[in-house]
Amino acid sequence: MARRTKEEALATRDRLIDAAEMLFQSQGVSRTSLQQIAEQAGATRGAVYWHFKDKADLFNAMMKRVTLPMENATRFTDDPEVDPLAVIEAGMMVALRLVTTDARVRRVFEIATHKVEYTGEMTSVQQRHLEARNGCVGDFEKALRLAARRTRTKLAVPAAVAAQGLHALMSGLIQNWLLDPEAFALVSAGRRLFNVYVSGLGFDRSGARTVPAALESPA
Amino acid sequence: MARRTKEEALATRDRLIDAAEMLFQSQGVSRTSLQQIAEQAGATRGAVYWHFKDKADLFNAMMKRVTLPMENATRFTDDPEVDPLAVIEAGMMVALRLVTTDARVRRVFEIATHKVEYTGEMTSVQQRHLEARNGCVGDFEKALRLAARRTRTKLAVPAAVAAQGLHALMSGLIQNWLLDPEAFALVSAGRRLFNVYVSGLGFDRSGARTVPAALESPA
DNA sequence: GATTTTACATACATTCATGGATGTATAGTC
DNA sequence: GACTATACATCCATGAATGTATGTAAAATC
Repeated sequence: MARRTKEEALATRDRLIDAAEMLFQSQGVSRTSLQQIAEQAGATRGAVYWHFKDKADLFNAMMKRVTLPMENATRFTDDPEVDPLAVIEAGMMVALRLVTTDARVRRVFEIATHKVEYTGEMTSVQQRHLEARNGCVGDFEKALRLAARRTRTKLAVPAAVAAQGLHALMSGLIQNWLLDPEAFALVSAGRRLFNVYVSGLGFDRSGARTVPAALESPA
Repeated sequence: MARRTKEEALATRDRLIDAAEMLFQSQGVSRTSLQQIAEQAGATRGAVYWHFKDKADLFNAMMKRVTLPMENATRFTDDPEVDPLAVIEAGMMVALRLVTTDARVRRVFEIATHKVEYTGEMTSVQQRHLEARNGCVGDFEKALRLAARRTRTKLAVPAAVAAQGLHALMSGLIQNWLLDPEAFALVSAGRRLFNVYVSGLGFDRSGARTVPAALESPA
């Protein structure tokens, strides 16, 4: 077989991940063989083993391809100029919109939640997910505390609990939506429920922008 | 091999499900063989194939053993005497407490959320889960509507959306807690966040009982 | 332009899970 | 007490996935 140029090699690597995504989604991770992935990508298992150590390594590469940009887009910045709640809300809306809009993001989310077993070599993935979650919850907690101090409102529950609840609400929404995307509009429901939750915490959200659902972009 | 009496047969059936639970939790469903399950239960694959059609059938039996009692305990009753929100809250607390208390429930929940791939024969399980969720969300919606009418409060968001949010909040809490049970106390956080959410919807929760966390039973 | 490294393809050995067939002793049934 | 269905255990054939080892031709490197 003719040796490929570096760009070509990167292209086949991407094709392999693409193929894995498709097959993982439709058959589950454990039931798709590296053989199938290679075939779907127009290659052989040799290519797979060249680019990746094993199936878990390939899975990790697939995850990173979507989670890295995702996490960057939702980083919390401690800017004294802006409303911390607005920052949190904006980050969430970005995430929700990405899930509904970007087919790849949706696919990988679905795989990560319903098409893989977190055991053995995959526990490291779960570990990274947990760390990402903790970072997220930590950001929430900081933002809530900051917002409470600035607006002189007393939180209805401890900030740590409130942060856990906010994360539970949003991750639960995403998961439920993935289970049945027809059941409700993720982005608009997410925005409205964020406001419901935050006002339940004690914040005055009368100043928050409320866009009629009909005027928002779909989903 | 000596034929067993009917009670003995049911006992081995239970032992097989017990063994499956343990192995599914530690190794994941796809990576545990029926051989391993049989060994762990002190039997052979013959026993497994006698009691169950295949691994998916065994999995279903395992699920039913905990979900059936669970769903019965959290049914919504449309009693004109009592506060519908209190009924919903009570059902949730039962569920949360079961998850933290009953090792079997916790194990099966963990398996169902992180140790199985919903594909092929397992899609039926996911289907039943979705139906259960829809029933639950429907109950929430009815309860919220009823409570709103009785207390003459206007919901901050449509009842359907509010119901989705409530379910997302609670299922998200359970999932996050399973991921890291040390992170927070599930039951007390659940109760407090329920009140936060419901008051965010517009209900006046000043009358709701608020128990100091220190006085509650652990977790 | 000779050499080395890369980017795969191919071939092979091994492991293991599944399903079905068959055996068998005993609990129920009459 | 004969008969039958039950509750398994054992055996066997098959297939499939994995990892490794090796082959190879062209791209990189000098």
